[in-house]
Amino acid sequence: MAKELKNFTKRSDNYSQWYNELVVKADLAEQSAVRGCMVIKPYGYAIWEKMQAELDRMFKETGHQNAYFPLLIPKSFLSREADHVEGFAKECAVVTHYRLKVDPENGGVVVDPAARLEEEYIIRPTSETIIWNTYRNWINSYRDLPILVNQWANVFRWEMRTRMFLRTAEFLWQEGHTAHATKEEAMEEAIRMVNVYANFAENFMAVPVIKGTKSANERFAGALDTYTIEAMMQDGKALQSGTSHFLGQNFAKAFDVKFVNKENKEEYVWATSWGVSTRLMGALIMTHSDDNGLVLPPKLAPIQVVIVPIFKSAEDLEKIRTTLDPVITEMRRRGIRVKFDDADNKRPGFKFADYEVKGVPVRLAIGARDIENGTVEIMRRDTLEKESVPFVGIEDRIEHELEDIQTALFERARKFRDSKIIKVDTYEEFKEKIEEGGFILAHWDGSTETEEKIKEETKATIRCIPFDGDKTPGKCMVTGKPSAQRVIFARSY
RNA sequence: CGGGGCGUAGCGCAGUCCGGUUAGCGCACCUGCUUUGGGAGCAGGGGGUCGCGAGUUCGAAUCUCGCCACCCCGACCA
Repeated sequence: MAKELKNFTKRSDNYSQWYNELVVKADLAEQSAVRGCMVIKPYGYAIWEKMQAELDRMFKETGHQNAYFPLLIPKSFLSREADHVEGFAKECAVVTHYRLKVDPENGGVVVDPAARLEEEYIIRPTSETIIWNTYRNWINSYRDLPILVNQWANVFRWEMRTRMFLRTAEFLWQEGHTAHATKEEAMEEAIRMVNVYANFAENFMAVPVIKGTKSANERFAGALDTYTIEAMMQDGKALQSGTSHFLGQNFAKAFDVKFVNKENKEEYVWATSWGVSTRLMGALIMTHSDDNGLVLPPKLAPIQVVIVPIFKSAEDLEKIRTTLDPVITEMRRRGIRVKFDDADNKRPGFKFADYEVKGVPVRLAIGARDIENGTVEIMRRDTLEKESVPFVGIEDRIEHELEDIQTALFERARKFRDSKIIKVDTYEEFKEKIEEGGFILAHWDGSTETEEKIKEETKATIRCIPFDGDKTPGKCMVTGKPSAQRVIFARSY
């Protein structure tokens, strides 16, 4: 009985429940008392910090700099761009007062009605408006361009229903906002950044993604084009994992941001914005984890190797420590993040299970028996395979295993995803196959009406029009009208 | 905002239909001893305005009325 409580709900039994339990048991995050918000715990945040560090490095390598803009945005800013306000107005938290006072009747604290703001502020759901209002002052000449700025920040959207990491009211993200002199340059930037995201997802998170363009219906509010990376979770549903938008001159016009070109003519600036959020944590968890808990790719694991000593006395522990010290030093010299867990208030069995739940890629166990034989037990989290190996040269073995796990995780996820991508030519077949989950490649006539009809009838949306892939034209599965290429349909988070 | 559910210890729950000992169990926590190669065992211990308010009653976690909160399913979404 007690043992059952410690196990997870199986992935296959209830995917949502499995996910929620996993997030809590792996010590990543917990639900907060604040509606729709979560607390990211130190272990979860450590993973996010690794992701941040790599992304930040990639942004710098592509010429970007960090800056910071205010949390509060004057309400009127939002309405400057028509599509933008329509997209976000329904989920904005609004600041209306600037003072509280003691309630003379109940002794509590109430909002002071005398402190009502002349113009309300909204808590940023995204920062395009405040940033473009600022860029107006930064830009006069073509010599001021491009502006390549990124912001690490929190944003707030009053979502109806939330799920930890996947959709929380408040979330952490980065938002890049760039300004360019030409349309071509801005379009290149938007494409460049979706490629950066895909590179990060695949090479660091080991999450395979499909790059593509969003349909008009799924486009960011205020963008002319939205590029996306779409990942597939283990239940076959799609997760939009990062987006990059070509904003055209929409925000420049809304905030009157003009520059004088080489020919001394005034022109509106061209813009992009792009972002990834703590939702990537959700993608990471849902892509690799199993019924034993989290599985982390070595490149993002806060602890890459955990060493569990098995000892009966303080002398035993000292013997183990002395044996291991040079090995630990050598591993750290090679940049491997290793933890030697010598806590004596937890038993080895508990530690084994605990580090598995937390997804530590490699575990070493070493006891008196090993010291005698000159061996150590090594276990890989991804396969759960244990092996007793010679102690000498263990550093090389671990380095090799870490690299192997990183690629193995990606390959496993890619094979799974590819096995669930199918081509469908009739709407009847589509309705049937969509129930099985996965991505469906089908022809679509390009109209919003058809897309809406499919969404209503099947809950599936167009995830993207893939960049790479079969460009053979065909006929729309619903209307029979001509279609330029197959697009990806799926149910999504 | 519509439909359904739930509220009892830090967490998970039983007890409520049919009112009646000192409100109980598991996990967690504290103390001690034994343990330590896959989530330890035994013994002892601490912890509760039974969501809030009113009513019925000799007596309410339990019945009645009102309120509040949270969760799930829809509409919304990175």
